[in-house]
Amino acid sequence: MATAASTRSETRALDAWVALLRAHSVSTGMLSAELLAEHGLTINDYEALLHLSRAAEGKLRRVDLAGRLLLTASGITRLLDGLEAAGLVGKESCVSDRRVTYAVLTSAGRKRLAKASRSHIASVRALFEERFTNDEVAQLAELLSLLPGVGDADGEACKPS
Amino acid sequence: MATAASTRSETRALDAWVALLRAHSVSTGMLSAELLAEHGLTINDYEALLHLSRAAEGKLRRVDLAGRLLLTASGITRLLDGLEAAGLVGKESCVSDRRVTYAVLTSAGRKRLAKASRSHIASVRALFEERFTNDEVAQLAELLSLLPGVGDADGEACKPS
DNA sequence: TAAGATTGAGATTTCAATCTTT
DNA sequence: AAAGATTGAAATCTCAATCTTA
Repeated sequence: MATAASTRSETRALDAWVALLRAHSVSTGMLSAELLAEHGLTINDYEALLHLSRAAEGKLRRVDLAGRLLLTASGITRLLDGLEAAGLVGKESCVSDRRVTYAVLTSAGRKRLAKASRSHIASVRALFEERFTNDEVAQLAELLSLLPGVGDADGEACKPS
Repeated sequence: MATAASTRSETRALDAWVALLRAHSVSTGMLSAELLAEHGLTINDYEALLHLSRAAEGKLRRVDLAGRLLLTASGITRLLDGLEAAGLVGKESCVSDRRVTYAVLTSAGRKRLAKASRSHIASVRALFEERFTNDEVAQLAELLSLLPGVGDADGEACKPS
């Protein structure tokens, strides 16, 4: 039979795991419902626009965007299909390597992101600040970031012709 | 313009949110790939079997199981369809209220859960214990549990005829 | 009317296969 | 070969509609 100590430490890890699953499910449920109802964007739509808006010239290689959103190559194609159809993102090809395609934020995309950000950022802050002190939020972020993340190694930028 | 203080506290909440999204995505990716490859179960399959195994007589009303797994009524129907086809779960109806159906763990289901648990629990522990001290795991679990959870109010048990 | 369960249709995402370019 | 991008097929889940029972 397991000792009391090993049983306790086993349940601790399991408790953390279950808490992570539940917290993610309920939080994304709330935030994505709002984002979708008020701005017609999924969380991944929003995150894609956000990453593009922070990149130089508002553009990113599709494969690098996939890495940042934790999507596969085909996942990013399908996500961008929707954003392109909505006129929020455009396509651009690379002269120095014709395999790569860029996703480029359009001005409509930048406007939509700005508008959605006002309410979305407020909701994220509310979600955390209603329940945690500033120190606790920082602590939670730091602990979570120790879990397996993903390296953000972007490929080389496209050389001008 | 925002003050430095409000900007800092804004990014803290956002950092925590992004860390939660990434940690969940990568952790579930790893653990579900293993569970699926070695035991043919998704995370929700596993959690369903686990909840049933802990319930009295190994059975639970379908609607209560849905609540625990954070699935909709139709989601639980589809999940159980698969587990029933695999012979891991059976159906049982309630004599005192013929609207309700129970999901019942079969002995094959109990065996499969036991087998999967050996490696799955070890993986969950490894995931957390390789990166955190015992205190940190406990702290993470406690912080996460402050985020919006969900009440576990099960309905009444079925009266015998 | 409302609760529990199911079904059809649609959204999002992955995997495997394929095409082009390096 | 290997990398980037796309497509067809399949898995998982939600919403809206429906059926039965309370």
